[in-house]
Amino acid sequence: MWVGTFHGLAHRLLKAHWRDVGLPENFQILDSDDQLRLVKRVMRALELDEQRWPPRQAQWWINAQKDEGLRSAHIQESGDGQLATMLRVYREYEASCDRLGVIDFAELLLRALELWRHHPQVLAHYQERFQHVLVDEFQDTNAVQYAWLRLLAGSVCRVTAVGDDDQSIYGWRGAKVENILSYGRDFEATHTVRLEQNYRSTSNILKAANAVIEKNPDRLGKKLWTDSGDGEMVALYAAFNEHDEARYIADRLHQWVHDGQRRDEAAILYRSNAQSRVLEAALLQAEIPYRIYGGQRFYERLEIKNALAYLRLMLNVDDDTAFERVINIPARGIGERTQDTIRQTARGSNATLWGACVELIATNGLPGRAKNAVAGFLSLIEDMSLGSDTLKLIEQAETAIERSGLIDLYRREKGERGLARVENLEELVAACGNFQPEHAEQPTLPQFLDQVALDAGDRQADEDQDAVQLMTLHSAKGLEFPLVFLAGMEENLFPHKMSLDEPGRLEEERRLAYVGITRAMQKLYLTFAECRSIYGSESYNSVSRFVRDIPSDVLEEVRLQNTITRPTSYAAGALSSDLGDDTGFALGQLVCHPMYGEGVILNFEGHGPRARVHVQFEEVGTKILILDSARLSAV
DNA sequence: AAGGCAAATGTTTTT
DNA sequence: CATTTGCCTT
Repeated sequence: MWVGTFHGLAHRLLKAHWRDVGLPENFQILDSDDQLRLVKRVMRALELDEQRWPPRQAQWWINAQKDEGLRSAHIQESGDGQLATMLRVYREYEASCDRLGVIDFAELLLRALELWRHHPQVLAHYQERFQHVLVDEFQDTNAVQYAWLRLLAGSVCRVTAVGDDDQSIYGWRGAKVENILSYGRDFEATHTVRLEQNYRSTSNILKAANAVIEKNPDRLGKKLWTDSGDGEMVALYAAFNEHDEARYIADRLHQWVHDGQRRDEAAILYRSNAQSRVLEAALLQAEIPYRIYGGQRFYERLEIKNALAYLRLMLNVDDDTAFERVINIPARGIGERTQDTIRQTARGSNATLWGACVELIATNGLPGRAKNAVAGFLSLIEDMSLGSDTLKLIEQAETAIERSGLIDLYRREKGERGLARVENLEELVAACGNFQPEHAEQPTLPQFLDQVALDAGDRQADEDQDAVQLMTLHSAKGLEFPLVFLAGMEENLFPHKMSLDEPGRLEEERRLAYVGITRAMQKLYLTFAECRSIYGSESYNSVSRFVRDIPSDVLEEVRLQNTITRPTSYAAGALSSDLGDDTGFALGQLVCHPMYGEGVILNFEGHGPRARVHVQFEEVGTKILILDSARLSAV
């Protein structure tokens, strides 16, 4: 069997048929970071103003076209100036990629599609080879993947597609839910099996999920049910700020472990990666082991990419992407000016950057100092690669980070950061030591580099340790956990404010909420923070609309002491529930806050300095504050 | 060309 | 806030 992502399989195909699709044998994959660099360079060459034409936007646009299967040649140039400019960039970018022998993620799929379109005999081979195809998460396939699949299926091979339109959360990168509908039309003799009985979650959790997703129009329509019983209520915790939220989650996890449950059966899910920092800090403090998926991936880290660039240069000095990346890292006196000269020479002589350097040295095309520096770099690379092909992979990696001066550079970098980078480099060496491809005797550098390119997966060292799982909602799709926390259930964060203006985006956020809720098997906690720091300044958000959509008979609001109260109403009864015994304040007292001004104390929760106090302010309405951090004073 | 400092800028989600 | 950019001096 071939098992893998569309990208992974495409890569495998292109490796086997590089000749047919016009790629060099050792083509390199551009990750989005490399891609952005290249787009930037292309745009500079076109002398486009970076302010007026943000390179990120161009990158985005190009990828969007490729996801639709459109090359620059396919796109009609209209009078639109915006489009015309993007198209120019696209053309130049395509040319640069071809020249460099590199392909980006979208190109991987597009080339694989073209391989089959233009080479019927290759297609026939694979149609014969694969009698059955199973596609999971079918709602996340894009136009190119769908076309590719149709070709593969032909009229012989049987395709089973498994998908859920309510879990389509990758529209922003070109995924087409419509593929689910097209499937019945485009493939031979299909029939549909609807799976509505859910064997994962309790009835209460499903009710919550159904209530949230029901608000979406244009669904294919389904309603999950289970016969496994109501289970526990969905819990909602209103935190004062993100630290309070994290502390609460850590607290519940502590209890969970105390009750004899496994940590790796619990997950904390969030909308954006930035939220993980605070959660990590709280878990660290509570001494709860955790593991983060996603975020900055190991092989995408600056220091790792630099080390890999040296390795690639040792293999092939004409690798321009790698060359450009590390020619002046660590700093060796080859600045912007000199690099420009090298690039221009390369362009003029139709040579690689390495070739241009050789030429410039021979023709004295550089000022003395620059010439020495460049010559120094060339001989460094030559020395490093000399005889390195007889070394073991791990020794090659050691050479790359030691002799290049990379490791010393990061050793000198002060603070936690430098330390982490050195550790990462050491981890890279270790990874080389452990690398063992499927049926290879002796692992080689090219194999390692290939594996790294796509499978940028970050296996953290202690994989077997029992640890709480942290990840974004996107990475959680397809997984399940007995205990789930959805953190940051706030307007502007989830649904994210970026998704509010464009049509259709809110629906996608809603599906994301549906995905999140349905990850939970037994117990689901929703948490939100009334106040959260974003970019260093505080912002106040109301509870997410998705929470408000959950019917109150499956939702209970939980408080610090784990007491259950009805959603915030400050009736007379509530006022007498707690006396501000040791807080130094009393109910109804007039107080002053440095930011909110004067207000009246309405309620207390908890005791001592960690107590939460509800204050009705004259200016800004009711706020819930933690006593020891709120700096309240009596008036 | 390098390194230091101040100012500006940005963050959704991923192969 | 944290990182990147721009501007300055050496």
